[in-house]
Amino acid sequence: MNKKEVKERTSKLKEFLKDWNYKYFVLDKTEVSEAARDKMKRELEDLEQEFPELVTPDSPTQRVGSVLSGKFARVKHITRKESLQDIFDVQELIEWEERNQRILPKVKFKYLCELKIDGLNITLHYKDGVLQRALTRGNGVFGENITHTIRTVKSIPLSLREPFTGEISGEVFMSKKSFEKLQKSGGQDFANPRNAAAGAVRQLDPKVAASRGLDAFFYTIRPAVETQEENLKKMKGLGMKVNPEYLVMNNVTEISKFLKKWEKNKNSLPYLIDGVVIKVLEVELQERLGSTAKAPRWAIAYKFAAEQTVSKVLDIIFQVGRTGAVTPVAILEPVLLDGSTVARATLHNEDEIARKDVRIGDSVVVQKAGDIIPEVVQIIEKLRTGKEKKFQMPTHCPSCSEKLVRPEGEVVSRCPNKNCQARRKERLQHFVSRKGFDIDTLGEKILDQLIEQDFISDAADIFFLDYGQIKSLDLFEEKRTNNLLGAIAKSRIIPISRFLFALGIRHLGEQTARDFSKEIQEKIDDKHTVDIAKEEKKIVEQVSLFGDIEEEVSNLIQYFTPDELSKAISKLSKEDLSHTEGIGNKVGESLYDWFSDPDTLDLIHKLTEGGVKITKEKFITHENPNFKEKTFVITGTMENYSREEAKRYILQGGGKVSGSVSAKTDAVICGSEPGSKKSKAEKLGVKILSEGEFKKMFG
DNA sequence: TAGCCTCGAGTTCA
DNA sequence: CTCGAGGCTA
Repeated sequence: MNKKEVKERTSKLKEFLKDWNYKYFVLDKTEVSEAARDKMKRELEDLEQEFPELVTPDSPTQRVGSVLSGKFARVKHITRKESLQDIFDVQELIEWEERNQRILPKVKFKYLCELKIDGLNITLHYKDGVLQRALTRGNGVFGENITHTIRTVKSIPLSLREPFTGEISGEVFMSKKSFEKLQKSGGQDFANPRNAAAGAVRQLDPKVAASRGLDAFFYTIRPAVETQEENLKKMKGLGMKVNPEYLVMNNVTEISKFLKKWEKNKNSLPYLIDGVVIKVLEVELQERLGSTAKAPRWAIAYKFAAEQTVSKVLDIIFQVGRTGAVTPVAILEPVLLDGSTVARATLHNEDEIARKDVRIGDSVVVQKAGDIIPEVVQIIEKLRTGKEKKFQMPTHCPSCSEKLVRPEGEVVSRCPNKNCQARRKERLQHFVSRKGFDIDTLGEKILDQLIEQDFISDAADIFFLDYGQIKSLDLFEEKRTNNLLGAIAKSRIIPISRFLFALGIRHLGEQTARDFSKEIQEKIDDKHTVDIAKEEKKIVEQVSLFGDIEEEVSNLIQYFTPDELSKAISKLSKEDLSHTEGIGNKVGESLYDWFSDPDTLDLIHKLTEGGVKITKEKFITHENPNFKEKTFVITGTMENYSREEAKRYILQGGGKVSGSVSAKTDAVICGSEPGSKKSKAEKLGVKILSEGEFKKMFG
């Protein structure tokens, strides 16, 4: 950046931060998360440090705490309420500890770690054990008098167990439960419990606050006693609520373990936390360390990796999917987000981009939907420079240049060219994927090479690959070649539903493929037999030069060929096809078209030649009355089963597994760290099963 | 035909 | 996880 750009950027950042502060503190609204704001603030601080001449007195970096809304009486704090310095990683923690050691070299420090509750900082004044008033932090010197609403918080004693006189500070918050209840009851829409709590506390009418189920934890008492631990115990003795998860630490290693533990487990708490506060344990040492102009030296706030952050759109590219769907994807300036580096995010489709008005060069708020998938939440208009480029949806396929079509009423543009390179590759990937032919060790990179070398051009070619061809690939030696050949050989015997799914027929997904398989397999004679034991022996012989061959046990299975399957399907009319459960006009037509296309019939024939053997499936193998004809939804992580395993057990027992919760769902099986599905189930009154309860259902 | 419910398809990173 | 669209039912 040149000087002019830096100047422009700092002024944009200032403007953004001021606007953010106003919305947050005055309007109780957060459009952009606090963590994202922090990132912007840091950037501004860094720029200001580098170019001190750009610091203006009204810069948001020059202000401590927040503005006052003016709705309530301003009251001066007895002691100044400083805000803590934020840190974001262990490195900064180490630096902090080193600084403490530098200032007081002879001291052996001990620390106390507390959870940083995501709520609203308040200070209470007690006189002879009686609550006099409650103040917000305000700007640190003056706070707002909110005694009338704070008195309604049940866990805040109006009179203490001892005649204490002094100040007690802590955090007012709304538990996750109360927040859910509030949302369910409708009314005003709050983005998160923090905002809802802030809104409640700053009501003029105390009844509203009383109805919101607020709670509070306290962590500071003045006058203080000898250590922070004693302070907490003293407050407890007075009848104040103190968060029980605090621990005394001897060194940075211990502290960082504590941080990691809570970063991982924060969701298991019934209230929100956004970090951990680390304090020097002994009050005497706290005083000796003192404060800088901005914050105390003896305490810092470690903030968890943001779930929302700010990044920049470097480019918008277009991907072509298996069905020809063209999807815009934002290429982002890599940012650390919730534990991983994010560099791209889907923009779904044209309409979506238009709605959010995302342009190349824009600063955007990014978050993870469902803990994994990055998503652009919104753009930050305040940071626009005017140089951003509007994106253009391509009119032609980025891979094969065919003209794209977007049927009326639909949102996606598609490349109609069946032979499009990009589509071909996606189709192959789908074919070999786990839910399809499940060919082990055959991933994207190898497929790329096979296509590149012209060894394969369609799925059936995979079954004609020979040792020499595979061995000639990059990085392939004997071992890898044998593994891949073995995986291909094994995959030749495949259950009907996975075979149909692998073909990639439009609208025929996993579930519908199963439904259809149930019907169609009745109409086919599985007259051929193959001895699996012998087949396996052949694979071993083919693959391994030394493989010891086990004693022969014959294991006959029956099968039919792709040709026979396609013949059976071709006999049916569109109407016949549409009669199957779960298959209507659209899917019926799609199936009909697929099986009357000469090109695909060629493929089917090639698969037969390639030795593909289809087996019938028994869909319910272990009938279980607990599962039969019931619909389940699985969420979270279980200790003893993967989601796929659990699903298989339910299907085999005669049940169904669906992806979303509705009133028709019989039960939601809930592992640790469940997603939004659990709350939805609670809302709808659907039964929730723990892993243990699920296990019991097997009998 | 409307309104649910369910399914398919696309997406990211370690 | 989300979105959109297909299927089913009242």
